[in-house]
Amino acid sequence: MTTRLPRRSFARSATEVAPELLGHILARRLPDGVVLRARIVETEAYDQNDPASHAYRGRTPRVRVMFGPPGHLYVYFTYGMHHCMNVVTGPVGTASAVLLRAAQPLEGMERMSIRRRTDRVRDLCRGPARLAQAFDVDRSLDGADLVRGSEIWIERGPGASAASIRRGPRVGIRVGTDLPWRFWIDGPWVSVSRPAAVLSPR
DNA sequence: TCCCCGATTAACT
DNA sequence: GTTAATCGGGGAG
Repeated sequence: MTTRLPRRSFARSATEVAPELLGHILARRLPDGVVLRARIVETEAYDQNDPASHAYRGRTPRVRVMFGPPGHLYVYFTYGMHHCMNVVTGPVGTASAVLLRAAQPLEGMERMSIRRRTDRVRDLCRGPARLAQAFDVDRSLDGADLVRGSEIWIERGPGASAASIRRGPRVGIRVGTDLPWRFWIDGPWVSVSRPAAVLSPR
């Protein structure tokens, strides 16, 4: 029997939620009923007052969901061709979210392979846009409720021991690179190999 | 309205 | 290592 992460799991700050999502299971029910599952192995936190956050300049139609209640999906479109998905965190009125960057495929790999146009399991969910494509996530799922919805949700998995969690600078941004807000579990499933994890500051 | 560029990926050399 | 692909968001004018 599987249980979903409850609303309160997402109600804290993005920097708290991001490492806590590692080791849990992203699940998706496709329109025809097929269920996809993958173990989350890489996340990034995007906070209010974070120059790298899409919501840094305030409330716009695109980032509306980020200001809403926690436990919903924020999906954005970028580079003219890619979608990426985030979990909204924190209380209503604050804009923070956790970007899901990579996962280890567990179930429904055949369907992921069709979407991704590759049979290489390692490439199915390794990267935020690859993950979104494998899970058939686009802007139509923006705002989906991960706690009560039937299209996409997060199940409690084995989690990750504190000792197995690495952290370091976020990927693909030009500001806020000093913040070690990328979290991952070492292995073949993460999107980018980085020289070394930096230790938590302070 | 114009214009630059992006929380990326794949296919190159 | 480099770069094209491709288009919506949002700041500037």
